[in-house]
Amino acid sequence: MPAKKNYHHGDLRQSLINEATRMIADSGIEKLSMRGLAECVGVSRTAAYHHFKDKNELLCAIAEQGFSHWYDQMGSRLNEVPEDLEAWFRAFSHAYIDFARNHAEQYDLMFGRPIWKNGQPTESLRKISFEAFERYAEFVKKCLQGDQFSHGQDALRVAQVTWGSLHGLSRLLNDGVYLDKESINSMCDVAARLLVQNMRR
Amino acid sequence: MPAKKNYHHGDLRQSLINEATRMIADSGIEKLSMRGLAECVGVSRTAAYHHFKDKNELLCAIAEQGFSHWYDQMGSRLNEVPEDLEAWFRAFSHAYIDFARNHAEQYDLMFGRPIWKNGQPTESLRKISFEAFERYAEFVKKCLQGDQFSHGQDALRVAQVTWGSLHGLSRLLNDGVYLDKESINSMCDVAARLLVQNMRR
DNA sequence: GGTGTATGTTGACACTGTCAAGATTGAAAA
DNA sequence: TTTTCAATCTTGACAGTGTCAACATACACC
Repeated sequence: MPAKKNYHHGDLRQSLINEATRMIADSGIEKLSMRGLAECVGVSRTAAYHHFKDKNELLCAIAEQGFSHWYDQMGSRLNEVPEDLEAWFRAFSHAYIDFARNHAEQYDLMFGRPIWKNGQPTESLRKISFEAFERYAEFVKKCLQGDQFSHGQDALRVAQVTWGSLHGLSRLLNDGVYLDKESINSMCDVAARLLVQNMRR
Repeated sequence: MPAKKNYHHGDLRQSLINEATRMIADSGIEKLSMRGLAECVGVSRTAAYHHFKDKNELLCAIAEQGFSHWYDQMGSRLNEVPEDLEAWFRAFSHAYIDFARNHAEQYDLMFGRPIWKNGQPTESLRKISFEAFERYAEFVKKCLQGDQFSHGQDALRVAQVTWGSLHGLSRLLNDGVYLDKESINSMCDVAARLLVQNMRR
């Protein structure tokens, strides 16, 4: 049923998400207004409120799709069994930061204040976002497994710290603080060198 | 000259900064409005515009004071000559994250989108913020000095990556993503263990 | 004392998110 | 088929925002 012209839109919910994603990608999150979005989709100011309780809920939906996209792009790496862990992490870092930079606005939404601090993350967003981290944490655990020194919650902490590091670099890059994109390569090298070599202990 | 009652406020500029800092500390950055701030200070809606071109400029002033505060609290650590670098970094991590958490809103302002991505950081903010990083980078360089393996820009990269890591952990903590404050201690331990031991190479 | 400049005020404009009440539609019940 | 009903969309309204232009006040200096 391809988009009725008249009254009912047909698939407004998804159209809103798509258009909003497109809009924030080239104008930034804070430029996105419910009214502007509605106009772009060709619908009245408040139509969106029949599909999303809030602006917050719309943002959550966008973020949710972002996590799904993230997993499409990064998930396969978490199934590998790396021989050279440092090389693996170097590549992973690069891929992670590339994702964060290529979908900068969506990335900032996925992990940023507007949803997690101000608004309330949707239950489904909570779920999919934690799943992403859990998958990563499991990967780390698997890599540290059989290590005589690792004990208890150690793997979780390593996962938290390494993810946090990549997140921090991504944010500083995206926001244009301290880091310049020309040095991404060497920063990934250094990050892998620093972070990996003492994982196993 | 203690605060005239009538027309001229006397030291409105600083009063605005102070009150705004107080307001964001207990209501969050996005709740801060020029009008609300003006009312709290007891002045008309647009009075602030004679001291700050923009809301952005006001935010920059707050952030600037934040960097000054940061240096008061952290600067002395950058003058130490650590014997045990891992222990030093463990303590530094803790202090950094404590600062970020104790002044969460101001910290987010200092390094966040509103200023660095959307708005334009003031020249003086640029200066003071870069100075903070440069001091840290120099410290790292000093620590890596005489190290046979370190070469060229390596120290800068190490500084970027380690700062980025602390920033990432701080942001995830402040925004309530993945990390919980109960595990700050062990995360700092792990961060120090991972990041430090291979600095020297 | 008069004048100018810094600082304060009021009015106005366009924009925002969102609620309440009414209009339109397609599908299920009669 | 006709009626009814719930889902969907629209219009009107309200309080709130940042900021500009025009005006008022007050202090500092000739």
